[in-house]
Amino acid sequence: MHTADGERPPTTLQHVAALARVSPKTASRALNGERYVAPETAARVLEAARSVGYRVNAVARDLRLGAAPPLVGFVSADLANPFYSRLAAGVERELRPAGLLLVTVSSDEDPDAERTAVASLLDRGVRALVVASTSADQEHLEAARRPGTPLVMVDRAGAVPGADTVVLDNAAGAREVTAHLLARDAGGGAGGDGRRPHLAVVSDLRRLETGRARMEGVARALEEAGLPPLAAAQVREAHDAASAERAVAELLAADPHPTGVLAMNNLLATGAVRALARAGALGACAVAGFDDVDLAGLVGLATVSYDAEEMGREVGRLVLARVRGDEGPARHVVVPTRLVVPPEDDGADGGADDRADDGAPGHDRVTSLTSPTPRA
Amino acid sequence: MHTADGERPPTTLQHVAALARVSPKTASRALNGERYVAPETAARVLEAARSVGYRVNAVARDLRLGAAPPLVGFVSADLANPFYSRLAAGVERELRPAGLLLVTVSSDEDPDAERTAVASLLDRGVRALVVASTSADQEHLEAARRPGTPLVMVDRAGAVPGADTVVLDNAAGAREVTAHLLARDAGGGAGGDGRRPHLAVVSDLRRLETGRARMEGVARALEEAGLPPLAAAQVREAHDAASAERAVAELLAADPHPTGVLAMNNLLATGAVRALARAGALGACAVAGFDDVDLAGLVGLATVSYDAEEMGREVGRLVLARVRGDEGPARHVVVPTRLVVPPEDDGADGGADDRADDGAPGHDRVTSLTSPTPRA
DNA sequence: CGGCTGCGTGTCAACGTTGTCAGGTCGTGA
DNA sequence: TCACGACCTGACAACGTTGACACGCAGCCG
Repeated sequence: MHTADGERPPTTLQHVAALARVSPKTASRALNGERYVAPETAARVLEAARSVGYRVNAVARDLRLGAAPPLVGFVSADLANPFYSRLAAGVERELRPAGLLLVTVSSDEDPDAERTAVASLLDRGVRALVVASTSADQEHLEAARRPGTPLVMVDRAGAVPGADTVVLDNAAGAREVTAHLLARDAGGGAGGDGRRPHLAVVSDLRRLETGRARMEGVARALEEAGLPPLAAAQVREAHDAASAERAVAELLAADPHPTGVLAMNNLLATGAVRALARAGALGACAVAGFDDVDLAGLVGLATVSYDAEEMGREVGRLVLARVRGDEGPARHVVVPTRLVVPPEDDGADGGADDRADDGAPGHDRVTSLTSPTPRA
Repeated sequence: MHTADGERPPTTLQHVAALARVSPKTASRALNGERYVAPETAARVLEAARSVGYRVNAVARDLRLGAAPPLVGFVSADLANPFYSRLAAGVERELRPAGLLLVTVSSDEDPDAERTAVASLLDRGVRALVVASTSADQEHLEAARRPGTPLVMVDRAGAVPGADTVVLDNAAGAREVTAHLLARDAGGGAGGDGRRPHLAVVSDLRRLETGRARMEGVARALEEAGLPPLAAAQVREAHDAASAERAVAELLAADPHPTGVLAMNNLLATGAVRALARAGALGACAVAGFDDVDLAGLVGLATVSYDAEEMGREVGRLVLARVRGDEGPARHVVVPTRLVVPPEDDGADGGADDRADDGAPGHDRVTSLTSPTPRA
């Protein structure tokens, strides 16, 4: 026999008021610290509230006041991906001081789930919506622009008319890292012996927009180096470390041995490094990747790095401005990337430090953001 | 001149009803697909709703129905920390199919922020609360147990009476990895030359409960190996990769050279490896850490690994059960750890695979959970 | 033909809260 | 004494929605 604890109905202002022998309105006044409540009455109300463990129903209050709940929706493909979670952490850090709560939903790369999530968040009256879209449909346009809910597209800009966007400078990063790999081969670097540079690329399956931009950056670097564009045999697609490892193993066996391997994201880079290590080619073949990877510097992995958390903060600031009534034209922020070259491998780049493998969230990374903000 | 877009008041059921020339109730019926609505009327209502972009106010509906909003709060120290974000991702994955939304708040290790966050979530009527506590106070007890809101403490159990807990088996993991380091030294491993094993430990500053459990595991392993307990000079505290690197550099310079370095979390492990690499002792001195680290296997880092996302799913399942009315006694789940030894370094352990450095979220990791669930 | 059932619709109230307004009781200055 | 202000309190309505209930109209059966 347990203590009949079952369904305790939440205590309301009514209960507190009855207990304190005042009207609900007076109880409300006392609890909100308004003026014109007799000290003794206030004390009685507060004591009554304490004794029954009263908590205001913020939802009902918001409804009465016509205020939207202090929620901001964040929809990403997968929160377990460090990129998205750092992004979310950055957003949340900016929002929290303003009393806004971040509601995170993962779509698991499923456009339908994304649509459902967006609809659900919108129905709950979120103040703003941040979407790292899996499928840049028009659904978000029709759904989100309608009620005047600010929409910020992050990582993938999509094509929603009124939406703000915050994206990485993928093309520039890819171009830079590609140029680095090429220069390293051509020059007298650790593995470069004057052979004609020959790249192998492992690209991502999904995130089409970012992937495309990165491949364009690669193409541009090749063109600028006077080299022919990538042949189909030089590129493999993969979606995780294991498949990347297999892909790179195959690429390494190709006839003109690759002199450099470029992996287009952190998972793929890990797989690529493993494949190289297994083939005993870690020193002989240059390797570079996107995103931060733990211990990258120690295994000679160059990375196109960036501050995902700062990117999230930028998103958060944008959201705050919109929530506070900024009705200006859509803003489009491009976050720069930074090439981080391992210490013993600075053939082309000079001032890169060795902090690419810092496992910390990266609070202190200095990343100047290109923010075309008209005023303030 | 822009299109007078300013403060659009949200369209309500009233507007739709007026437009369709029916009562709000009939509009409600049509939109909810109830029976007993004339097809022609329903069509008129739907068309009206579409034309003004009507979205139901889910908050008002919940209030009317007396239902708590489908929100679950998740309070952690820092979502940018991969551990917490994977945890959150796991929780969210279990919750989403049930239509529950996860509200994530970071406390930034600040007990006050944590208290504020918990209060705020409670006021919003979250269905359940998941807390990776920074300060295991009694606040949560008084605040959260009161309204019958289920509370799940994760990572740090704390001391809240009715709360469910999900924690790692820190002591066992630490004991296992310590035994591994000791055996490696004593045996004929790569770096072991029969010297008396001498450990250096970098421990975490905060997360007292987990840290203490881990240190206890270390102590037990030493005792079982017939070795003296750790001396003060063998232990340093650090809180990030950089400070860990400095700490390990100092430890390495000590008189009886350490034969093994043990770092108590992922950040510290990264710093430790860097320090060893810088000292050229990567091969000579065994190194081990907690948590998953990218590319750990390639640099000879053994890790006490576990599946944070699966841990989160366990939390999610617990939350679901509670939300669905499970009033049983508090459950306490202990998640096992797994020692992952790099390929070339399996002196003591046999069947460990080499996937410790898999950057993927770890969907496919098989981790049997010790779940003392009475029924189902 | 009276009663009954199935259908389609509307009125009313309520979820928990707070703004508005209307009292009421003092004390004070004219 | 009266009016006026400051203080304290309560009744009422409303936020947007939907359950409960009632009404009206067919058609059907006895």
